[in-house]
Amino acid sequence: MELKKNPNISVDCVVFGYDTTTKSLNLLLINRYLESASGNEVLVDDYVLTGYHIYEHETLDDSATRVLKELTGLTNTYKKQFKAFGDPDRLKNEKDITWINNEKFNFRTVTIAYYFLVKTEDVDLEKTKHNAKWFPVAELPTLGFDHKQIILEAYEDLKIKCLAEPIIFELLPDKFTINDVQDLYESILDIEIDNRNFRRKLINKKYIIPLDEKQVGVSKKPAQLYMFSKDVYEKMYQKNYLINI
Amino acid sequence: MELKKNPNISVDCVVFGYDTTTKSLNLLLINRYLESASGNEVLVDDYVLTGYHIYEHETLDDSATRVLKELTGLTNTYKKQFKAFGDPDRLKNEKDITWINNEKFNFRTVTIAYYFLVKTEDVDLEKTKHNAKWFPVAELPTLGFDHKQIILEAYEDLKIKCLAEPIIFELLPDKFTINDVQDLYESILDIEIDNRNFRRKLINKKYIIPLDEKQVGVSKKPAQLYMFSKDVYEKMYQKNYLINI
DNA sequence: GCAAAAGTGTTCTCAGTACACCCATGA
DNA sequence: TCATGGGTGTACTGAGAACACTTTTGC
Repeated sequence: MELKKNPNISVDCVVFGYDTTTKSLNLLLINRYLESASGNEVLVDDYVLTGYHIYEHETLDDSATRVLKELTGLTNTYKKQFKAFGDPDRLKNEKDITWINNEKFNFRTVTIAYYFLVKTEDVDLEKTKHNAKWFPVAELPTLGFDHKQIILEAYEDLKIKCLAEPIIFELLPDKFTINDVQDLYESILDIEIDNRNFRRKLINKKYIIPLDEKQVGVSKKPAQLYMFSKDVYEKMYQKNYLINI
Repeated sequence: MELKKNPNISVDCVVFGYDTTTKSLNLLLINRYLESASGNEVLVDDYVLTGYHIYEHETLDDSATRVLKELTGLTNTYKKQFKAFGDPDRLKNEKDITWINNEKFNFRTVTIAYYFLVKTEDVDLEKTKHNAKWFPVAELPTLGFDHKQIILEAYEDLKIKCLAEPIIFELLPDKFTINDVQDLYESILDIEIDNRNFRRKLINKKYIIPLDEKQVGVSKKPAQLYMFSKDVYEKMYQKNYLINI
């Protein structure tokens, strides 16, 4: 198989995860670190999205899937191509130039940006290369290239999307409590939700299925666990033409 | 100004227009026509979206704007980048290959697809090159490349978008009737809407402003004309966090 | 006066919203 | 027994949906 990479086109992956313990929506970022030849000066030390050039034989989706797999080992995750970024000056900050000269990339690179929703528990940071770390979306480190903008646009898209499609469950463990879902919506949207109304609304959905299980190992009343059934959701889904302008 | 074009990256423009007379949502397509060297055989005769390679110094948005302007002369239109298409085989039908060999394009081209909403009345087809024509979205001609797929995805995006944002007015003349708006929604969404409910709903919006004018030159009761105020809309707009899954 | 489309009101139903207390459990 | 978070019910309000006839105009 030929692995000729296209110097002008890349994919970048915004990887969202959710930590149910800290109730924090996080992003998986990798460290961009470069020392001077002498080794006594740090030229670049910041964070970027994981990404890479596409190969000539690959579809864009396959490229993104490959890049995510190389970082996390995961393959069956929610993935959305949300925007292409192609400003001719998008990689031209001082540190970017230093970095690119070292890596021998091309300055004019259009990147097709994807975001992924993963279950934090599925990612083993010990196994990831590039010193990858989770950062709360509200407390991002210094970011290289135009990745701050890419992240913000991914986040905006996610906010809109999670209101209209049940993608939120991609970020939760298979078994979750109603309050987990509420906490996650509150984290993503940065809003407060009335627990009684939210609970009633969610429990009434046929695709939110109560399990014969409760939380274990909590030092309080253990909560009822639920699962999300994609099958049921898709069977009962019907288009809604409500004009809301 | 350097005009070096990037052989791997293009933009394609899905141009939507609406004909209030025939109540038809249309697409502006250009003819792709090629005869054999001898001139006695038509090698390619079908339709495609307008599009072109990006120039090295250009942003993606600027490329799309340029391409639209070259076809229609229009510059201030609603524009949305909605998806990148990059399947390695996307330009490899028999006719595409004939065409590309003639035009000396690159087979592996990733295209950044945009859609535009224009007022049909603003486009003078006599002035357009490439034999451009309007086609109802429901009756598209044979399309080259992967442009059928691009169009379908643009249309899907438009359907969703027009429910949530007042972009529909980009397709209507500055002065329109309530029934024009209803007809347009019905065309785009392929649904029927109750006129009384729709009318009440729309008239109650503060940004739908009744004019001191009625239709002229119609052989029936002339309808009240309205305009859309983007200013008022933006002032009163507030985010709605209704979770609708 | 007639054809054609514009314009108008009421009732019902359902979902969203606001709001405060008791309950079950583990420590 | 107490601290902690889980879980529950009711009344109000507003928007969507269903539904059929009268009015205005140009010809």
